[in-house]
Amino acid sequence: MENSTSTTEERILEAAKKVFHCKGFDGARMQEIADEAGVNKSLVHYYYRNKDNIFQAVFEDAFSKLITKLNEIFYSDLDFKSKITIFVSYYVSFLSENSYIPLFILNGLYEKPDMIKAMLKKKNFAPEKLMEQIRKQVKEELHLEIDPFHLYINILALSIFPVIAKPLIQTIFGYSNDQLKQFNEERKTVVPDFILNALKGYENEHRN
Amino acid sequence: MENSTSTTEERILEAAKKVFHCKGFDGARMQEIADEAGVNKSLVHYYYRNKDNIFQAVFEDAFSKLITKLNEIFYSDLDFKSKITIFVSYYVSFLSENSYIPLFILNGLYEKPDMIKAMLKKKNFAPEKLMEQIRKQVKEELHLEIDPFHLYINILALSIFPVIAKPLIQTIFGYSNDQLKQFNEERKTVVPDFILNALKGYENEHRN
DNA sequence: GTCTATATCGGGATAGAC
DNA sequence: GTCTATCCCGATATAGAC
Repeated sequence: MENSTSTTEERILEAAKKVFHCKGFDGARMQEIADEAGVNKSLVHYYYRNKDNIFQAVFEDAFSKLITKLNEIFYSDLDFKSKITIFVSYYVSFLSENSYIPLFILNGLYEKPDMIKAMLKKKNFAPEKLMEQIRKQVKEELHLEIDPFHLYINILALSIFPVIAKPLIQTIFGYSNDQLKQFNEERKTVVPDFILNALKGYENEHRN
Repeated sequence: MENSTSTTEERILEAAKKVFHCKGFDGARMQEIADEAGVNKSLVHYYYRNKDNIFQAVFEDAFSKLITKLNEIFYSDLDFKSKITIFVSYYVSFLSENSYIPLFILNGLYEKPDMIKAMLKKKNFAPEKLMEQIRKQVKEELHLEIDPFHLYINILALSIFPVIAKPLIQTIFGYSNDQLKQFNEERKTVVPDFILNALKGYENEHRN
């Protein structure tokens, strides 16, 4: 089964990602992970001992992929408008290609809250700094006193929700795969415009 | 077990809602549904024959609860701004009280796409009318040519996402239940303001 | 309609040979 | 490290008594 350069452990992890992302913890089968990796079921246990462990590895991978890029963009020294534009564009692209990840993460938080909390602590993820950073930058550049929490959640909502709701959108609007792709492309400009227009609105409000 | 006025079948359905909403299809156990309803496991099979059937009943209930109110508000003869305000306020309240429903529905669309599609067809849910209606109303009242699909998705995203992401918000921001409640209360004004400000922004754009 | 008992199967996990 | 065989529990579903 040495059909690629990757090690067996890596191939199992890749297989586990595929299966867990689509099926979630409860829906996933160790057998399916083994099949997907082209190995025996026992080997999965050999490398990861049990289902919880391999799930955790998959979750950690997905979560840090999202967070790393998010921090990278928001802590960069770009101006705020560029941050929004780049963030949305990057996230829509990344999530479209990995459309199972966001729902997988949200489900994980419900299914395995303790496991996840422990992981977050370990990763030392601190949003307070990020909030303060957003608040300050919006004040300095746009001369607005806004609540960074709500703005942050709004940005995430507009970028992430349409990807999560992919099957809903396809079913309800009757979109083909191509039409959905186009829809996502459009969002790369629609969403930043929407957010920046909203902020401009507050600006005008303040001037009245 | 005649401890309430409801019939056994109703009690089972209520129990099934609780369990399916929290655990999803794969995570739910027929035994747990029976326990929650205070009846024997076999009775659940007696009334619903199998797990798929009872899941479908639960899904249909959740979905039509959401859609009915949505249609009611958007097809009413309120002006558009009021629609937004009322919609967001109602949805944030409803979803906060039933915070498992949106994720449950989204998961259902991935887990049981065929079952769900058949149901949607049966319910005869037609969004084209709604889109045309939004487009027309925004044009007449706000004098804006906008894409109703994107606006519609934006409204849903801003209303629904924070509820889905509840455990994420609580874990990351370290919110207590009371703080989260307050956060949701705030969104009832923050979100309509955000949307209406964004539209105002387009308005200004057009005038330049 | 409601219960007990049981059939049947699938899935996580382990033992042990190679 | 990798495989086969197997254990054992838990979960859906059914049969049948009351």
